[in-house]
Amino acid sequence: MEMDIDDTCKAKGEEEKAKPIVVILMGAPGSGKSTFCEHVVRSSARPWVRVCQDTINNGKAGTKVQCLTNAVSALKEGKSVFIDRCNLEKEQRVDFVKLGSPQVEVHAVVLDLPTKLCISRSVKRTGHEGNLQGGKAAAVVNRMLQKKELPKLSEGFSRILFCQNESDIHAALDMYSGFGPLDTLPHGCFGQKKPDTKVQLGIMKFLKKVEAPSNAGSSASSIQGSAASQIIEEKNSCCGGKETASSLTRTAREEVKSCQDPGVSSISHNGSSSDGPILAFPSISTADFQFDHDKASDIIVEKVEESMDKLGNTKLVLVDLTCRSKILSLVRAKAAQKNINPKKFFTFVGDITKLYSERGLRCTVIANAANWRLKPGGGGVNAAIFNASGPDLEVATKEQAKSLVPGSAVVVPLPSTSPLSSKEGVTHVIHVLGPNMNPQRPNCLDGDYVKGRQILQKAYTSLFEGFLSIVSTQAKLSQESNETIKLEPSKSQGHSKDGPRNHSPTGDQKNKRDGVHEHEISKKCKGSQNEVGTSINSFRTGKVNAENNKLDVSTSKAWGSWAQALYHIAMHPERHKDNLLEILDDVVVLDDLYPKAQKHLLVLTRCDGLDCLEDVRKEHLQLLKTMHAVGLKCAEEFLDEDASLVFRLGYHSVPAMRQLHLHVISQDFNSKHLKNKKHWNSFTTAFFRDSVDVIKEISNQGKATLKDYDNLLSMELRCHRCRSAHPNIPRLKSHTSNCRAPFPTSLLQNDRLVLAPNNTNNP
DNA sequence: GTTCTAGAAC
DNA sequence: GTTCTAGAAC
Repeated sequence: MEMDIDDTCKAKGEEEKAKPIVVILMGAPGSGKSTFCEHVVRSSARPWVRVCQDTINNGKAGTKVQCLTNAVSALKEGKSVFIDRCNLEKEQRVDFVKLGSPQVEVHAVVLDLPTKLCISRSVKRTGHEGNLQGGKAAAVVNRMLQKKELPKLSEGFSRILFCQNESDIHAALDMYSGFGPLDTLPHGCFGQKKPDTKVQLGIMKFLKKVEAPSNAGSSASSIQGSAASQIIEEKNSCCGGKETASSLTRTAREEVKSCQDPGVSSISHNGSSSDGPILAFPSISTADFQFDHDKASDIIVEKVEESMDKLGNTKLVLVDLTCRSKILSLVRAKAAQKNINPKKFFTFVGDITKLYSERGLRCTVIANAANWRLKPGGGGVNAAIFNASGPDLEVATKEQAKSLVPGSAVVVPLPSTSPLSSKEGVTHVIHVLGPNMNPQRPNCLDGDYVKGRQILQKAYTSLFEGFLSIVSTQAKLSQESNETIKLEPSKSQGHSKDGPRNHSPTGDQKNKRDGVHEHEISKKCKGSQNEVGTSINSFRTGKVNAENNKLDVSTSKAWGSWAQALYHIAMHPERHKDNLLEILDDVVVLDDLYPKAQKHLLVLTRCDGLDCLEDVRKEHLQLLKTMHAVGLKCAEEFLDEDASLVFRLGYHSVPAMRQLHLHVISQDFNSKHLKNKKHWNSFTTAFFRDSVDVIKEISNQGKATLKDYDNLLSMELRCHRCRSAHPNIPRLKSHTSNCRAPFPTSLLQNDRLVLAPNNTNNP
């Protein structure tokens, strides 16, 4: 197949004539225009002429007309032209833009470096062609830059590349140096970090201009929207598709050229499928989670095939960073075997966070191979996506869910303030958690591929359903909005019942709930007569049903491997006999491994499936009473030894360790293991639920109230006795070691505190 | 849950 | 410069 590409490229290349281009450089004196041209002219395979107004008159400064004349004659000879003058104002460049024609594209390369840098370079340089150097340069540069007007595509450029730092310039140099005579580059604005001008999306225009391959046997020359796809048209070219500072080495770019996916579809030229939303997704679990690539590729293809009928005008794209990617080639081969429509599903090489800006592929939805905590960090795709999104994604994610169980996905609408939204056009990120085969990571399946396969299948199902629900919700919003305008009813299109948010494959109820919300959103949008854009935007803030999803997810909390220790003890107490104080029928008692006070025990239930307070129901009432009784007995034994101690028995609202456990803890908090705010607040705020209260609640309401644990744990540090505030843990501890104030009255009621009979605190 | 550590606070 | 916190990694 790969041979096909090269053959096709060659054939196409031989047929085509080289097209000269005009590159209008823009930049203040000292921005490096001349250096840029000289470098490219020296190292490019394409014939170039540099038209420099400073030297055009036999080495002396000439006129604009001379520049234009020289440029025209160079173009006639088939040479490409650099216009090397400042061109900072629109007026100054308009005549040069007119050099363009259907045969001659006009590019802009903007060397938009900091003013200070340009000034200092101009002042320091010697031997400048135009003699703009030394003291006078500073004033000139400053004045020129005040009039700067950044170029827009509407002036007539087919592409504009902004360079705002040295690394941008290097990338641009690389690109134009390797830009062979037969190559073309995608149209549009690239590399602008502080958009003064609106980025114009020239990509669709570009895509539609690409001719369908004359060789019906291969679609290699029509790879969708990829700069690389165009560049492979010439076999010997080594130009990459990178637009800005690149992490891709030249070797990598050559690989893009040589192994780009033949199964990749082009945007349809009849227009039928060219405008649908695209989901870009990484291969789930095959990187850090070490899932077998062959098995994973089977699942991807199987799940994609299942989704085919539902895709409508949307597309799925499997993305990986390198074309050496084993998973991409496996999936390509298997998708081809199964005759999966390459217009609906294809593989793509690129950075999933820069698909539009660097590869010209606009994907409104991207999937993230998330961790169970839904936190940034780690490596790979997760780190890249969170980095590229700025803090917005983290905040938006928190609104949707706190964690994920393997096999599920959560849809997060991306705020438009996120760079990933503004630069790449991404409207949603779908976090997906796949199965883990890496013993170094949580929830390792220890090679159990029966489970692993099921989980990965669920993960892709959740992902694709999530994507389709976004699409159908947006379609619905748009449709309803139109209805409002037209004031005419229309029939339901029968879209997915699934809501747009959380897509646990087992969550039928969730889906129903989300469906309701979807309806509500639509109603809102009718009522307020919003425009489509506004409606989608309010939907994108994701606040509408965030609450539902928090509930959904917290019920299925995933536990890290480190959080399983108590569970293992409870399931096999006999294996841990040496560390246990007592083994009873329903509970075991043990010392907390890191006691946060002089005396700190745990009473642990042996009941499987009872992980935390949230799981406790009425049927566990007797168990709770047993746990309390056992804890109380232990506390009383301690009090016999030391009557000055005071105990409290209770549960953490949300424990860090799995398996319901009752803390029996003395109230001195005199321990080297009590180190941080979280430790302190987990025992001294409402986060700590007194056993007596829990028993009452279960008995009366059937479940325990869970306090707003995140806020409670980050509250200021206050003495648990006198409630005075302290700036840090050491100061707090030195206070509490001496504080003898009576305990707050709330604690003295209802037997929340366990004291020796003769303790003066005893009411 | 702890450990480690970058960087904030002092 | 030292102390302390908070977040990531495990």
